[in-house]
Amino acid sequence: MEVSDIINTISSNCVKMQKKFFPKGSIITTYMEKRRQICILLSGKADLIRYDLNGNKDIIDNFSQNDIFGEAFYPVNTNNELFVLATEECEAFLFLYDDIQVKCKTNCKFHATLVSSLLDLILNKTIHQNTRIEILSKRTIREKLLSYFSILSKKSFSKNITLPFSLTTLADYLSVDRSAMMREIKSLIDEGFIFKEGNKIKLLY
Amino acid sequence: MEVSDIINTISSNCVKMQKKFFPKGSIITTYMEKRRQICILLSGKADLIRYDLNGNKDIIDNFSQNDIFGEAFYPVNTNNELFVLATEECEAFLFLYDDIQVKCKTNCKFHATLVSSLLDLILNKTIHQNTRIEILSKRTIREKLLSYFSILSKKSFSKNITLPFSLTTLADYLSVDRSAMMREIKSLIDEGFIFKEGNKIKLLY
DNA sequence: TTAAAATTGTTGCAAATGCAACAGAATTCA
DNA sequence: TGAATTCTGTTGCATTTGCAACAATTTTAA
Repeated sequence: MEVSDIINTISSNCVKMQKKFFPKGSIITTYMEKRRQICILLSGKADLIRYDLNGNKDIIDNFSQNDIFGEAFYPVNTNNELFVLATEECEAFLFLYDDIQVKCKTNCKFHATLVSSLLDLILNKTIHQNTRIEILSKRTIREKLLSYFSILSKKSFSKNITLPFSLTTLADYLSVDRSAMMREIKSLIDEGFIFKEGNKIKLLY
Repeated sequence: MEVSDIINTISSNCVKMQKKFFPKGSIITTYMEKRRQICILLSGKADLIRYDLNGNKDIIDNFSQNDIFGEAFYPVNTNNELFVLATEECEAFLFLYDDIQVKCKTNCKFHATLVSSLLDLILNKTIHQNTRIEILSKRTIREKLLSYFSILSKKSFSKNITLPFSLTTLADYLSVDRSAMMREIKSLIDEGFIFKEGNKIKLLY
């Protein structure tokens, strides 16, 4: 059973859930207003954004299908102006964590299935987070790039990989300066470690 | 109900679980051997360790009470020599993710409670991971230190914080060179941002 | 209690990185 | 289609960082 089916079924019974559409450019949720909320993205893409003190836009995370997010996943006392912006048209489920933790009186099968599905989704989330942490833990841009490429390569069982996002976004993901990253990519090419054409990269090692 | 109670109760019924003691220095689990495993640390402390190609010991993560870990949380195809070492005497629950995902035939209440508890524990885990990612995303050592201090400060509702681990371990956690971090701490002191005495730090801003 | 091990603190130096600034290519959107 | 916006690619320069190496202090374990 798909996540969306489960949630469609349970919605009316015991947990307050909303399935909503969000046009491109609209705000799906804000972490300071919606406490303890969980969102599941059913389709589309979205970014988790913060504006820092200087008004710079920081993209902290980005979400696609079946990703799960919300204030419930953030450290208590989120007093940051965090919000999730739909970068494409999105469809999402929104509900409160506390609502699903409460034991339902009718002991409905779907409630249990929902919790179990959530466990599955969150497990996926922590796997992605572990990957991200592993990459960010690398000390140099070169190491970050190579471990990122290596992960993409393992996922696709191939030395030929396609970057899933722009180089600008990649620099954000690796949390390094874009121009410094470009310089490092150039070095990797010059030294014969990789071959690059557009957003396609071939690992030569 | 405590996690340990739940698991004690469920153990005999429908999910194969082991509660084990581990003396200091022993290995709790290895990710390459025990696939799809989940461990819950009931007491003690442990480190997630990898030996890199040069034989250097990398501490990737560290766990304490109620932390949850195991190969199930790692990217598929973990071909890394990852293992969890008890740095103190530990008590832990070990089981397979697949076992708890299977619907139990007796539809036992405890099975449902277990899944719900796991959800809770994992939620906590992702919150910690988000914190870590946020810190690692900072570009400079200074920013990493300050955001780490700020998080500790918020947690304890005080400008006076106590580092929960050694400076050497802190450098690992922030993923920076220890000597460079010491230098930066010294600058922060000299510039009047912080006051430091042993592992106690007072934020002066 | 003493030796061994780990942690803290410090420094010079080379290398890596971020920053700023710019031009050209590609993409988006009205 | 044409203008505006975003993305890619590049470079010089100042700053930050990692690395190596060492001494002093503290902690651990025999």
